[in-house]
Amino acid sequence: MPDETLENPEQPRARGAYAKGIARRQEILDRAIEVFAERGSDRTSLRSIAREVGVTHAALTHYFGSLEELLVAVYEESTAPGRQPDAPADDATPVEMMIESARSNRAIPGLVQLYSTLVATALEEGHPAARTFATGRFTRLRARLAEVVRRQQESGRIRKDVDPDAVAALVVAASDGLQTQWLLDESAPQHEALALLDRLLRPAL
Amino acid sequence: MPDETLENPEQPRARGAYAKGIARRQEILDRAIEVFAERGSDRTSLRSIAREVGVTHAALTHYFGSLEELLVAVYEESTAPGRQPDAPADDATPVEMMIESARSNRAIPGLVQLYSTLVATALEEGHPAARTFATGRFTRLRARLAEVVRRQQESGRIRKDVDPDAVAALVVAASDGLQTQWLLDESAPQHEALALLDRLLRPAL
DNA sequence: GTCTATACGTCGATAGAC
DNA sequence: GTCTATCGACGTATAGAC
Repeated sequence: MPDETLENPEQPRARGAYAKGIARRQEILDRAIEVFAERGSDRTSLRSIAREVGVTHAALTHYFGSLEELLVAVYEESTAPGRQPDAPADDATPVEMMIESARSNRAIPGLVQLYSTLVATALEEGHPAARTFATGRFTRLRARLAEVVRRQQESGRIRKDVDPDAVAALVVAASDGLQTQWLLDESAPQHEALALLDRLLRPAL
Repeated sequence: MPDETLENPEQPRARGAYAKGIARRQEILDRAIEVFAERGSDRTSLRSIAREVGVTHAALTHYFGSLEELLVAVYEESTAPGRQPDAPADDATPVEMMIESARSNRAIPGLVQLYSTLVATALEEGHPAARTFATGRFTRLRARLAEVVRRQQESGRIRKDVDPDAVAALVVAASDGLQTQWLLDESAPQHEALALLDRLLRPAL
């Protein structure tokens, strides 16, 4: 859900008085994404982002409501389909999909850091924007992966004696957790562990 | 490393002028743990913690140096051996150990929240206390679990064709990630996914 | 050594001018 | 639609009372 205030991107709502505002919002978002990708979530205050973008911090709250909503918007926009460099192959296993994702994430540590911050914030009370983002992402990701698991159990690429929902949750958890370990210590066997999980999920010989 | 300023707990350094300060520090820590366990990491400011404990916020920095170091001390003290309700069985598999840990964590969501915050903070630059805590915890935990894996591969409880270090990283990652998913959404199959991982790691029939 | 009082700069949010 | 001004709260630092 890149932007829930735009109800339907099909009918271009950007017209008249709205056009400039929406364009400006997008402009700010694009600039903020660059800042985050290169510098991570240090200097993450409304004021320092505003400084980089070239507006006052009050302008940011005008467009985004709060810092938290700005952060969510930055993350979602930067991972929106179309901005991702390469779509995963259609026959990739769930773990292979996450391996590819981990590989491309290494180029943009700042966004992974932002993701981690958002999830941690979502666990606290009184942060509805972050919570909505995090629960929505996990729910959708698990559902999508579980569907892939079911399909690949049919085609024999994944063993049939495992619960697709449990596999989906496990793969997401392993992927996130290993990403964290690797960011803290590059000697953590991120790829080896993911490859291991992939192998364990394939049918026994 | 609960307190690196105390070089050796064997020779009781708490004497004379030090005794009161150490006792007071412990008192503050104990009270802070209660606050976190019940209320989570909301109200986490130096000032609000000080209010609960009954001192000024400057007293906290006197004992702990900074907010970050206080948070680390709270988490480490609250998970110190002896404060844990029950030691894991000696013959438990790594995943079973994490299952037991997850079970007991459900009683103290605030501390899990604190852990998550600390790890997220550690990923940012310029937070040495959190980074030291997080890297230390992951390194030690992985080493400990890898050792268990090796032992249990010998005794036939874990399949021999997996790399102990990769297994350790995978189990830690899955455990952390599933904990997060469950905190955000209790319908996430935390236990099922851990049980699945446990089964996958056992020798094929 | 223990702890309070106080001050500094920054923060997110908001009100109101233009 | 964007600014300036202002608010209360924050983490940190320091001086000095005891």
